[in-house]
Amino acid sequence: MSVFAKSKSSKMVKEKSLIRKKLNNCFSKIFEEDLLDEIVEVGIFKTYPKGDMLIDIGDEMTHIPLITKGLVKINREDQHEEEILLYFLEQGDTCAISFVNCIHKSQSMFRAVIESDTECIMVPVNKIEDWLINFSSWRAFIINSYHNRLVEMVEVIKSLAFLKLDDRLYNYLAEHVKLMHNKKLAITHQEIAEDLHTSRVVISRLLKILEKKGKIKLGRKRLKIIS
DNA sequence: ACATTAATTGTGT
DNA sequence: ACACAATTAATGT
Repeated sequence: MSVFAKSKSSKMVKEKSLIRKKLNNCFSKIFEEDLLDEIVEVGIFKTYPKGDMLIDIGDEMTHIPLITKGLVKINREDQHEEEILLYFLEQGDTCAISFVNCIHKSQSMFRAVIESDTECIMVPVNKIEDWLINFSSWRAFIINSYHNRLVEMVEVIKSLAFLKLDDRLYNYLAEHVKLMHNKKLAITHQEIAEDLHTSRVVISRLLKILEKKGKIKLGRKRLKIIS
């Protein structure tokens, strides 16, 4: 081991052991040992600050992210350049839809924006298919991921089709509390309005009503959910 | 510390 | 939906 270890730069070794650590944290229960080794071998560790665009519509995919920390918002643009919120990715997730894009070498249909500071391990596309064939845990992970995304999108459709805006707003807030693991949200009325496809004024009014009912507490650029 | 400006939120029509 | 008022945060002097 000593001969090979010395031939690598210490920076490289550090990066690999960092990836190993992050993997053990989030994915060790999911992947078998051999696969973990391969991910450490080819993976690149990356961090992104809030607001960064990870993938834009039309981008060609070169890597798949395995999220180890943070929150990524996935949305799709409609004909009138308005965005529709589809779902969020968090720790232990991956961008499932991007697999199809990778395998078909096609462009992304979706946009991925960093919602809160995010860490991930980037895996090059060319490995994806190999692993599908060679590792059952990888196959299960991908299929599971697809399933979860589908379930989440059905929820979005249900809420769009059947719920009034005030209920959608409350669901949105509850969802955020869960994802952020925090009852205090740092978000503006404008941002909520964009995610829910309405105007800021409407959101302000509904939030005010929720506050009067004692369900939330309003502040500038932040709000606290009480129940 | 104060004034100026920009951003965010509140409300009436 | 629009216009505008009020409030708060950010920045410069």
